[in-house]
Amino acid sequence: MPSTTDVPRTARERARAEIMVEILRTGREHLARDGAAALSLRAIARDLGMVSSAVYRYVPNRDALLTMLIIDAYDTVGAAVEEADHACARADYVGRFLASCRAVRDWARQNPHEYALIYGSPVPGYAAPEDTIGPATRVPVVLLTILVDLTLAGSAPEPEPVSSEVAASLAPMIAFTGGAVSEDLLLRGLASWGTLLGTISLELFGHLHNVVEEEPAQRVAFFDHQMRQVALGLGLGSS
Amino acid sequence: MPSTTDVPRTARERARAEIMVEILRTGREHLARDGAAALSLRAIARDLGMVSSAVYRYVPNRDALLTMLIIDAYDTVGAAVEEADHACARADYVGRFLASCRAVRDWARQNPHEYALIYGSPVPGYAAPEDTIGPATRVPVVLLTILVDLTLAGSAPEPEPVSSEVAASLAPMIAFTGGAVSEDLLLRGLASWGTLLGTISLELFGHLHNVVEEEPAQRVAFFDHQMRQVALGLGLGSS
DNA sequence: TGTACATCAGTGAACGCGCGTTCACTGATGTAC
DNA sequence: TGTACATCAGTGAACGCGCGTTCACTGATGTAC
Repeated sequence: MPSTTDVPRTARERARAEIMVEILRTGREHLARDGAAALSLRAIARDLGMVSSAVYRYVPNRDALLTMLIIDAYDTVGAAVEEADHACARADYVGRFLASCRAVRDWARQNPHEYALIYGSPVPGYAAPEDTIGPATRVPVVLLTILVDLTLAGSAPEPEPVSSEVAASLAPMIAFTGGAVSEDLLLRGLASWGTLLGTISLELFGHLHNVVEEEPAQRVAFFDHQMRQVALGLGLGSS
Repeated sequence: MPSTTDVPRTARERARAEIMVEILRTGREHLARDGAAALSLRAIARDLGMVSSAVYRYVPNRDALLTMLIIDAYDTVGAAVEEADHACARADYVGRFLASCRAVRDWARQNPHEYALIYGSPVPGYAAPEDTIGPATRVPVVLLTILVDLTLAGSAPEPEPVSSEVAASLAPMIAFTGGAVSEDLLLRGLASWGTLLGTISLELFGHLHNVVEEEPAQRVAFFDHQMRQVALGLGLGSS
């Protein structure tokens, strides 16, 4: 009777799975060191002590590896944010929002090239396939869920009216939320999402030089203040 | 008596200036078509019908060309935003802010690679020299000036108190403004700056797919709404 | 349990590409007398 | 105004690099009888 562990059965399959993991790990290292543009299958093969053509037994081509790394990056931030959110009391909307924002920023500072890969300039000549969509939504879904919970609890502020033209532009998002959140709050949520990524990008891409002190603790204080203001502006709580 | 036009004197100098302009123009074209990573002196030489080594008579190396293009990009948005701002009545703070935001977005949509070059992921292995700082500040200075004007006119909302820790983190910026704007308003201004760039980046880098309708007019309506909300949140005006 | 065949990971050589940068040179343009 | 020399834009060849990808091959692992 064969082993009951279903995933890696034969020695070959086990070896294959392990090397696949190593290729991804090495790819991630190169990404972190040199950025997406410098990612090369040959360099990875070299690091792994294989001949360059051997990598093609595992990865069909360079773009496919990039896709895997993009998915990996989305999944890593996604998991970090989900964890941060789940560590808070459900009704502590401000706390959940702040914890989520901090999780994104912490991950971004620890993995600047991964952040740049998914939230920075698109890699020229690369078109993201469908598979990236799911992982890409994990972070926004956490933030959106806070708004849904707030609304379901009856704690959402009275929505401001929104012109029909602007409301119409939100059609894809409303199809997704099924009307659980007011248009006004969705718009504010999107603005917050922009402010979060904008603020992190400004910091990470060097646009806060000579604007906000470089010292990490001061950067944290600044970021926290900004995100708390956003949370209050969203009506997630007071003070 | 020689010509009174001082800039290009001899035939050599005139030719040199013209070719310099052509190199920059071609560089800009390549940037727009293929992005910064693909920018190559050889390709530019080819387009200009010169041999690749000839470009080195005009540009010391690839990085120097990139610097020139970065400065050019900053100057182009900067000029567009300054013009948009100047077309508004000085006391129409909301109008000035909205016109500036729209100018950034319009420029970004027309020059996505240039936008990515200056506000997206840093080019790996490239360190921006001092010369880029001045041009880089043109857009933020326009926005900041709106806040200064608002304050000088006595129309700024009563500033909320800011913790001393957060206030301290703003030291470099306060050194720049000389206290003309309250710390609270500076912080809100920075958040707006983040929201502006974040919202544009989300749109340009594809993160509004399946979120906001793709149709240009709806994207404009969405963007305008978001920026108007930001303007009102800044206390630039009402309704 | 042992043998015959099928699968497939990894090799090594090769193709063809483009890049940045250097260097000795030529010939036209500019300048000083 | 004319000549002698200096400047400098552009040439063409070369160096050395790294890349993605293909292909025929070998030898080990897995499978069916």
